[in-house]
Amino acid sequence: MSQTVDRALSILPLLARGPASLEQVARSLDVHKSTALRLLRTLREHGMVYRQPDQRYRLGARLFALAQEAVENLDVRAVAHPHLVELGAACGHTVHLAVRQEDEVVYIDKVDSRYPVRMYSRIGRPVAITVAAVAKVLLADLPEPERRELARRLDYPRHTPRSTPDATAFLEELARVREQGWATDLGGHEETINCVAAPVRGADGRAVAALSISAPNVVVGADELLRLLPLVRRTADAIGAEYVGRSPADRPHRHEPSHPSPRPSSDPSPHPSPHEENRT
Amino acid sequence: MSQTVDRALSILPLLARGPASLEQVARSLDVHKSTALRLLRTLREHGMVYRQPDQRYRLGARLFALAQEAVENLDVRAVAHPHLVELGAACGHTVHLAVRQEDEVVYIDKVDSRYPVRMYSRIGRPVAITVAAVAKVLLADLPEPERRELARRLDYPRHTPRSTPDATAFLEELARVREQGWATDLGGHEETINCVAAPVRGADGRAVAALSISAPNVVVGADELLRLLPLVRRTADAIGAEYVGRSPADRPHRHEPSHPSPRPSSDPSPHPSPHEENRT
DNA sequence: ATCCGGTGTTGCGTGGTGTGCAACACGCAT
DNA sequence: ATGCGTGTTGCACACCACGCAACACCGGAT
Repeated sequence: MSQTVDRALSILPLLARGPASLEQVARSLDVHKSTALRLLRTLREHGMVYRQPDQRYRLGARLFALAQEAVENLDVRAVAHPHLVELGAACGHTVHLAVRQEDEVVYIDKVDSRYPVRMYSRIGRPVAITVAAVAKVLLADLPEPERRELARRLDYPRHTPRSTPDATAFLEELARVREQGWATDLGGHEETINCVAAPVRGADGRAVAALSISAPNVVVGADELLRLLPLVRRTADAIGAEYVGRSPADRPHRHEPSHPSPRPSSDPSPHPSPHEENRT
Repeated sequence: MSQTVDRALSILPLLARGPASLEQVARSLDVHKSTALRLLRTLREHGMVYRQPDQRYRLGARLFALAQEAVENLDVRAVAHPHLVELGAACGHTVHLAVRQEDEVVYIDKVDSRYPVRMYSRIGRPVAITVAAVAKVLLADLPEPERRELARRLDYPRHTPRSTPDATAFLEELARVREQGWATDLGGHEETINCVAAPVRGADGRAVAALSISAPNVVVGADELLRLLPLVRRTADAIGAEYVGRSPADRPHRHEPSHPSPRPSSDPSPHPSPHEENRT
């Protein structure tokens, strides 16, 4: 909608693949060098890109900082984290927490299995939306038309032979998931990895996040993993309960805890009624 | 430099602190609602922001993905990571890897101590540049004028009584660090935390990254931490060696190691570093 | 030393484009 | 109903981002 901003933002994915020189950028955007220069300069002023000693451009530090800060401020994540740790300690496998944003599902927290793994893993990365257990859980309780519409838009890459092949199969799977209240991914993304996921439900009963545990086939078989399902669901429910209980700081004008007034009759608090969520 | 982009980018830090409505954004930028709307729309098209069900805006998934990808593409990080893990396993403390970008120093990798710690920690966050050991190491071998210039620009917050108080003290400290080839932070950031850091040197002998270990005072005293210094330096050197070893196609015009040309006299390479140090 | 191709940088006039305005649409509370 | 506070749309103006051309700089080749 805004040409200038549009161009500027197009630079970022470009640089994500690796450093690029001014002219490479200009050619990629199909604009004049001077234009690219100006865009890069403003990006640089905001710390979004960084100029290497060899004059080529890279993504900048501020970008990390932003992502960092945002992830930390995701309120679900805050209340969920202790539960993830607990769950991880209990079962020993990798635990993930994911949310949906537009047409993507991203991991926003993770606890590694006890085996040594590189960190970062894929926090912030979009997950394989058509196969991941967390994605199924989150998409399953979209309103019907949206679900259908979304399923149509998606691609269905065949990560493995067991990947969801097409929209029809996906919608069927989502219906099943919606029905049963949990989801699995049995080798649909990585041949040897199984996952089981359950929804974290917000105040209105909708899934605000999804919780999953993943384990390689060789460690625990699919059936054995399913035996952990109750634990996963219980944890997810606990998170949900805590989340709706005290929705955090997001509500600017709310009665102070130190408020001495007894507030005799019209006490609004006991039932945090549905759809109370985000008020401003 | 570019007003539109400038405004658009200013929105991001705003949203990093938490969700905001259209009008809040407009007021913060001091622009008309419609303008803010257009900016937000283009940001949204690029996945940089995300519109919550309640119509407020948040930072979007693409931003996380970008930050993620960027961090993973930092070539130093790739070769360094195994070494970090090893070092972490050897000493049991928290290990950090940091690089400098413009006027900031950011952690790009981390291995937690064996105590349970929240992940993410501060990867991607700018460090306290005037006190952190890694920052000292990285800034210490900037060329003299730049160092002085940078020191002048910085703020000197008093995190603790032991924080670097001002530019003069900082420059002295940097000189000392440059001399000895390593740095410490003894309670300069958090009263109870000590760090020791060493530079990872690239092909030209300049520090391309900094490696550090941190531990709370109560676990190991400062003197005891210093006893680990040789290990840190050795690890940092090992990373540097491996890094320059296989230059990752990232260096377009620099002497190949397999260069057949004898280049008889004016060979620039033999002295990589101005300060030779006893390597172990 | 001189040229040359390639790259980054600067200043400038023009027109596209981003801007603020005003009017509208919607939800919510009074 | 009425008002208020939002988010949204269309439009005319002027500003600002655009491409151009000329310059500055570097390395390599002649």
